[in-house]
Amino acid sequence: MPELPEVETIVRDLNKFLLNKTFSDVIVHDDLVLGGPSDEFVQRLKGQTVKKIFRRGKAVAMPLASEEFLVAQPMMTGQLVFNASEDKHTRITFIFSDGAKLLYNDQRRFGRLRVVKNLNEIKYFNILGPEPFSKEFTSEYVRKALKKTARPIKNLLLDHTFVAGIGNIYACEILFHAGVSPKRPACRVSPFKVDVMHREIIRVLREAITFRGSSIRNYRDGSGQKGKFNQHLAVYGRQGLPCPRCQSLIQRIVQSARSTFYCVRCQK
DNA sequence: CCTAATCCCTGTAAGC
DNA sequence: TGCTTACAGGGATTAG
Repeated sequence: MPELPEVETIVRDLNKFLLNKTFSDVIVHDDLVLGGPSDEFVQRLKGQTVKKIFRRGKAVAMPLASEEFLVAQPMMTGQLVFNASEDKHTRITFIFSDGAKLLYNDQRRFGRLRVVKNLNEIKYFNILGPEPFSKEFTSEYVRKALKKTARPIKNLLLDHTFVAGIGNIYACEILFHAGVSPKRPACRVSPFKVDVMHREIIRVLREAITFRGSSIRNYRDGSGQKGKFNQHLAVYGRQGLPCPRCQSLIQRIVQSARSTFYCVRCQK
């Protein structure tokens, strides 16, 4: 469930906790989240120092002194928590030379951790579209991308080759604040609404980051705390409740096997 | 090529 | 009460 704002929050937390710490041991409780041999994973980390932590899309990358990268994709239920107690969902325990610990918890085990020489060894990094906060992500880029397809605009927002980091929660929220129906074919979004959407993508994600993300179910930040953006969600998870703008009831529909929440009256 | 559907997983909640 | 079923939805893969 972590989307861009949640992963960004985790990354900012870890930059406070992990910088220049050295892995002294790595305990693999469940090698499914590695997708490869655990011996090699552990050996490539032991003795390595964390130089930095950054985010790309919904992935966390940690450059190491060896010039390799530890990459984590938390996917649905992955958590990277610092100095917490292990539980039955702890899949990896990272122990640092100063005694600090980092846990990778993942209830559903969809997440993946890898050590790579280059980020382009991971397919996700190669196909990912621009970051919403980057200078490449312009209104013109959005206009050209939308013009190319008749797919529902909601599906395009979820397409990480179009823009990195947006998931189901923020796709719904962005469309509400832009006043655009999730069902509208992308090529039929007016030039005016393209500008509004471009602006709202950036604004909604930034606002969610200031509230440290949304905790619908499993999301926790780097300290194991919940996000506080939930109470600011206008439509996500609110079917049958009144629209904050017009009071008519929020609808839930299914698009590409995912729930979409929207206000039929405010979103055209 | 493009897009939608399916799969991978587990825990919670709703329904009978 | 206890069992079954639906649902959560990121991203790779498969199907159409």
